[in-house]
Amino acid sequence: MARRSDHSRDELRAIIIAEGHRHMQEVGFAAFSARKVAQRIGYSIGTLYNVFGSYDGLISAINGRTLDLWHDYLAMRMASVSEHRLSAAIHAYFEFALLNRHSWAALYDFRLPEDTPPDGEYQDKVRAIMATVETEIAAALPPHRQHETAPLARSLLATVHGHCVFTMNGTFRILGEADPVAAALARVEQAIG
Amino acid sequence: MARRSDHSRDELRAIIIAEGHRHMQEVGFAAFSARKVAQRIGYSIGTLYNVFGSYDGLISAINGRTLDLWHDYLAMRMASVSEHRLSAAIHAYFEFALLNRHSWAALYDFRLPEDTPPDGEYQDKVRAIMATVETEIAAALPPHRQHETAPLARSLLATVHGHCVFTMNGTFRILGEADPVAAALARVEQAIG
DNA sequence: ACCTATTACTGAACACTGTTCAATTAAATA
DNA sequence: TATTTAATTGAACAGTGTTCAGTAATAGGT
Repeated sequence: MARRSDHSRDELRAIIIAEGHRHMQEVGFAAFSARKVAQRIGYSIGTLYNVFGSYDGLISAINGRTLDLWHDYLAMRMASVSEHRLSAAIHAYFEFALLNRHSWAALYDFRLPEDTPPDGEYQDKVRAIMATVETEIAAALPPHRQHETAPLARSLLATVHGHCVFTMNGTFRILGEADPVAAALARVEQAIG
Repeated sequence: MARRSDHSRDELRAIIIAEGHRHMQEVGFAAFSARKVAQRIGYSIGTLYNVFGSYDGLISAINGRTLDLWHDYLAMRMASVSEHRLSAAIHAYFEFALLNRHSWAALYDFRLPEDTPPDGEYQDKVRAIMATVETEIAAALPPHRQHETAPLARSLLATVHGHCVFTMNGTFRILGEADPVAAALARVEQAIG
């Protein structure tokens, strides 16, 4: 039995999220199990409920971790690029999804009850990724079009995301699309002008 | 107990798909239950497995039905429009998702095992929707760009889909996007020129 | 009309799931 | 040291997908 003082509340929270994230990445959302996560860290199932309140709370925390990692990955990739930054950003977007298939998919497989919006922390993480994209769009846009930045960045993120989704879920395989990244880049460059 | 001769094999298949589709639309993928479908049609759970072999087989059939309905909806909507056909097509795409939230979402929430591609019939249904879109893109493209039709139609379908996904899963709400359909239309018109 | 072979159908059994909560154990306080 | 407080447990519950021996109903042959 895990002792009360083995870990502080925050440590325990971090341990569960870390191991839960690993478990998600290994087995995917459909086969994910809170009990298995408890086993992996040597605590009982009840403890997970003490810390996260519910299954949804646990998954939200794990997905939040994925958003953090995604944001970090994008920032890291962009830090080492000077030319063709839009192309690099799109590649990084796809790369993260491919390198983290299951935890990336869990972001979209999981949905809170209809009337429950994600908590503020989660929303901030989504906006952090958006901000990274906005920076690139602003840098690519000529001065007289800077005012378009926010809406255009949202739309282009959705555009790239659509191509990424069709790549990951097999739709593009069915349709015979061989180079989805190039297609996404073409749409983005067309919009930037 | 349902009698052996109540329905032919094909009738039974159709009944299960119809009621399963209704159940999916009512409760969504996460709460979907094969047992409940069996109850709703007055057959036992075992019979569903006789007909569809597995849970995955049942869901695939239900999702196939959704693709058919989606295709029919697009065709129906496009049949009554002469001007602004691209705008109408995008609106129809979003409308179907909004009017059929749960069964539409199930199309993407459900995934076959990694190594199992969808059966040919399912793939044909996806291609049928693609063909509808291709027709519109071809009609909108000037003669000297007709050769781009197939890849461009794929990319624009992904573009519209991305905007639709962000609308349905709340991402656009977090990001403050008020008119996703207009954004998608802007991207499409930009690509058509 | 009866018997038999075939097949549609059932539902209990199994191993799992998320969730709850009384009981237990360890730490903190008096 | 005795008592209060809080963290941790895991059995219990209602549900899931899946299997398959058993049963009931039909079709075919005599």
